[in-house]
Amino acid sequence: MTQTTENVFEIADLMDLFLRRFFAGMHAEAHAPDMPVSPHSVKILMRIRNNPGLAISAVVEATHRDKSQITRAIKALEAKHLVRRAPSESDGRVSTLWLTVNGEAIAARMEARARRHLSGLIAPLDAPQQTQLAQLLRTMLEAPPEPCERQD
Amino acid sequence: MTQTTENVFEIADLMDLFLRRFFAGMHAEAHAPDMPVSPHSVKILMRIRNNPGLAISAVVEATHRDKSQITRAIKALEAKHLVRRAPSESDGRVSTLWLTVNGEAIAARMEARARRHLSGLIAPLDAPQQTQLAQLLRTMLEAPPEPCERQD
DNA sequence: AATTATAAGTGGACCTTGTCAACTAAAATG
DNA sequence: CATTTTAGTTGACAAGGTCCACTTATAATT
Repeated sequence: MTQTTENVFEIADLMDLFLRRFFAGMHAEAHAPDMPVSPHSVKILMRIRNNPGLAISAVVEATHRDKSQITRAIKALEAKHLVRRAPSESDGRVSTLWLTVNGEAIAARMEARARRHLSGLIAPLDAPQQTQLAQLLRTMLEAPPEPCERQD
Repeated sequence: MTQTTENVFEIADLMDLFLRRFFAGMHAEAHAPDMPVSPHSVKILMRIRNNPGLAISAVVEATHRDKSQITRAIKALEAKHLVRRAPSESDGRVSTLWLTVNGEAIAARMEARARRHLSGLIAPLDAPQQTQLAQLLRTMLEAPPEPCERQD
């Protein structure tokens, strides 16, 4: 009974370890001579890559970071000519975000590296286990509203 | 086949979200008037609580943080009279770490709060799912050397 | 025993990430 | 049209993290 509550701390620790390893790997990559982008910014870059024309507020929501943090991160990416912003036509308040050609190149390279790192970390699990893990996390974190399809 | 590699990013994002929610909760707690301890330091405090007489290097290893970071965190805890250090008898280089009476009280209170937060986060999973999640994370992260007891 | 290497811990400098609050301008609301 | 929300920006600062040079004590060489 109390067993399960013990798990709770272990789970948090293990997740911390996972992200820490991943981050360390990406940190090393980010210091490669051709990679002037912090790990944090890479995530933003990749998010824009997958959803061109994204608004800043959408990035805020997706990353669960503070508005100001995203503003500044994007400002930095813009300064490095990786991201370009254009005013939205439908709403004068929002800026839409787009990758520059250079940004595309960097994002693609970083995604490949991130994928490689993550694949390495997750490797000890076989494919069904990976799916199961993803499913459990999804259930846990997107839970309340979701009916959540069966996972037999 | 390529499906599984898609999971990888989602898994990282979900873990990030989990820790972020947990951290935010603890951050709020830590700013309660009676709680002068940052979330990061709480973890150290609790670790000492569970292993009195711990060496700093052990904390470093357990938390996967930089030496200097731990040194400073402990210095801060010491300044708040929550942690006390004593020189090791067997090794003149190491300091052993102990909670003060006050530190015990704070640690106990924070553990209760952390447990409450985590329980809330993990609640969407039933007990077997929680165990399964812990098991998967353990397998993934403690993998290579471990024979890893069966999980039927 | 003297020398060298290694491990524990400290401190400085600096960067990134995170938090909070005040602010502007453009919708949306009534 | 006045008011309230929403998107985004900025300043100031705290917390977390990295790197490196350093001291001291132990362990390992010879």
